[in-house]
Amino acid sequence: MVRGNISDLTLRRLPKYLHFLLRLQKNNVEYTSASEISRHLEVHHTQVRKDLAFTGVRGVPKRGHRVNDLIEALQKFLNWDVTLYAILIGVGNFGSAILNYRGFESSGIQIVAALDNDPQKIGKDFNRIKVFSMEKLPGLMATLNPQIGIITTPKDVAQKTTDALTKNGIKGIWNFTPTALEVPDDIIVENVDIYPSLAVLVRKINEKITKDN
Amino acid sequence: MVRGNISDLTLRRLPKYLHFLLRLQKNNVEYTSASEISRHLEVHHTQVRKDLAFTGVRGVPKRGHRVNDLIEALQKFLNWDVTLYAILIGVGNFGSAILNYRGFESSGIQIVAALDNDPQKIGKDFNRIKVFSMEKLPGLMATLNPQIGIITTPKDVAQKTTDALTKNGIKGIWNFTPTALEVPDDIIVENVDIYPSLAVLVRKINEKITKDN
DNA sequence: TAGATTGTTAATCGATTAACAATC
DNA sequence: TAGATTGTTAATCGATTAACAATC
Repeated sequence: MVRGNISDLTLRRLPKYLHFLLRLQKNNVEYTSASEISRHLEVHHTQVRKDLAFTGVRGVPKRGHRVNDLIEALQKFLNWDVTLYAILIGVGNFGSAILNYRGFESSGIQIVAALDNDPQKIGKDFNRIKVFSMEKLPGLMATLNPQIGIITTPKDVAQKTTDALTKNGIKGIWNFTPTALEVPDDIIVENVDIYPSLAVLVRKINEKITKDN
Repeated sequence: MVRGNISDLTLRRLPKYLHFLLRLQKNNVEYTSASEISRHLEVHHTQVRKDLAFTGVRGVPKRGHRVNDLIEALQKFLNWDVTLYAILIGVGNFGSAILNYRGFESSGIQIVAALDNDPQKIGKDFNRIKVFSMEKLPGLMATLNPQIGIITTPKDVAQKTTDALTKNGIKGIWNFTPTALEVPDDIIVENVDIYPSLAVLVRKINEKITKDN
């Protein structure tokens, strides 16, 4: 087991391993090795070993790792065996897609309420999650005590929404807008921004097209 | 202007600068500096300068950069002034959210068709983009000649979908599923996977909760 | 046993940050 | 002018990869 604190870069690779392992499990594969994971995910085999060492699992020389053991160790390390509660703000296209998506339950969070200020949406429910008026924010925070706020509002109200959440005791924010949020030091923010990825894709394709001609 | 090729890490920061600059432009701010961008986006000021240098813009000592000039330079560098065409496969929750989203037009791509094999969805249109049967894939590729395939299918058919796209001459794939796709060397893949971000968020919040108690 | 695989320490590589001269 | 800001070169830092002994 490696000492020292895990870096975000390492942490971000772990779900990829987990996903691959779940696929193996589904196909009833019992053992796998760092080299096999490496081959499929295009991560250097030494890196896979170092990353897996964080979870505390030990492999067996010549045999590798039991798929089930690795899955359990990863889920535990990622804290996906406990449940954090989340409220989602902004039931637009992306917001309702997330509400309808099942699959977070086994990934450490559960969405317990949604908020929007469109009267058409208030009172509806998505995947058993009810939509409340924005005014209910303080009350919902007090009664449900969610740790995570998921922001899927239009970008121009993302900061205002963040402020309301932090004022009411949120611990972390999952930001799906491209706005760079300003928060107090003790609030954890994770951004899911698709534009950086789009930028890389578009530039590489244009480069390729230019080269091909 | 810095020589050498731009790294993905640098490229990924550029849209963040652009987004911040567009906000300044909206507020009629005429000039800004690397230090101001640095302060708002939590990127080191030297890094902002290095990154911006890639676009070829020159600032004026003591004054900084014209917001409009920076925006133009970034858009041009990112190739967001030309349009690549994309087809989207999988009109589920996330797929239709993306089809309904306007905002890619000014980011280098335009979605020209969608595909799904649910008869309920075929023939519908989202935001003027028509949904076709999966069987139409080769025909659509031949007539529309899209460079990008956007994959928003269930994860277990993502690889199959990718194979169909590459066989029909796609240049790049924007993968919204958590599946690690296997593609020929000359195909560009960009993954938008929310699980790595979720992993970081969940672990940090759990760490914080443990520490607070 | 022989050899594949593990886990760790050392070397390399590249990205970030510090230092500083140039300039308006 | 003085000083804020630029742009670049050098130093640092951290992540990735190479090398290798241990082991089943």
